[in-house]
Amino acid sequence: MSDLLERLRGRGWRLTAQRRVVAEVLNGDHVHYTADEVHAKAADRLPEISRATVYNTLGELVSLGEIIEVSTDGRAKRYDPNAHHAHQHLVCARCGTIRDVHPSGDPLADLPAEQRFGFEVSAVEVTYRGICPNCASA
Amino acid sequence: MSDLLERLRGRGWRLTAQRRVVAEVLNGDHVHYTADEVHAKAADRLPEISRATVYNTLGELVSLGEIIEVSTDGRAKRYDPNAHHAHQHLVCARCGTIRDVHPSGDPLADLPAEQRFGFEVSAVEVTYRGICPNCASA
DNA sequence: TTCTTGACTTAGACATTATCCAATGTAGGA
DNA sequence: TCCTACATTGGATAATGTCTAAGTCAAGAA
Repeated sequence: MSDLLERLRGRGWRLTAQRRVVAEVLNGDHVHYTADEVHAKAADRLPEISRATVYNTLGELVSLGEIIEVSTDGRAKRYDPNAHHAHQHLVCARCGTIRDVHPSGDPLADLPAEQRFGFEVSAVEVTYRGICPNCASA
Repeated sequence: MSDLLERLRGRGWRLTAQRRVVAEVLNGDHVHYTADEVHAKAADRLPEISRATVYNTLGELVSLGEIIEVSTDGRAKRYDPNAHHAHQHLVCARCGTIRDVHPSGDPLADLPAEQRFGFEVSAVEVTYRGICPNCASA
């Protein structure tokens, strides 16, 4: 994660305690927190951090391509730090749990030119939906 | 669209003026309105219709599988009446325009069993993102 | 036709998520 | 160390969606 902080400093980021804490919270695989969860976890370490700062920092990290914004349920957006490895999401329709998955094939290649209607297509998101083992057995 | 109203009546739906108007607003191809847009258009014909009723009716239509809920931007959900033909979405990252598209291949088949982590996978959504011709030339 | 009843609708309060803004604080270069 | 542009704060505000209590009405029954 200090990698990330170094990269950010290289891009002219001013390194503040708040930004450091937000970046630390997002460290790890299979992390998909909402902005509010990030704020709560950040506040454990830095109690006076404000929600606005968390939103600002998340927005900047998204712009810089360091994290990905995921809205799987039409409720709060979630933030996925695993931005440097192409992957898709598998979401439990009941409890909202998200798993990163790696389908075979390239979905972008599945959209033929005549189905692009003149768009410059640059990205594709695939969201699989189902019931997770936990919820299925409950 | 009277097809739809007949189907709904067959399912025990009480047919009210409000529900009729909402169903009419959603008639057509490539329609992707937000709940608020549906409410505004419905209110053109039936000025006293309330937002709660629009939300209720949209929710029921989704449960019945007559329309699909799409959240492409983390803001308002949009409602797609084209529920009986499998299709995916192509979204302009700048202006938010949505087009229905039909990729080749079956994305569900691209998720191997060992990538399903015990989930019962029942659906997949694919969202292509890019810049539409309009925004590209602006 | 008229009656009855439970499903439907309404207005507005409330909840959740996100953004804006003016005042204040501070990281990092000079 | 000092400056200053950039960052942070908290509170107001916006956008979207949900809930509730009271009134209304569609459609079957008589």
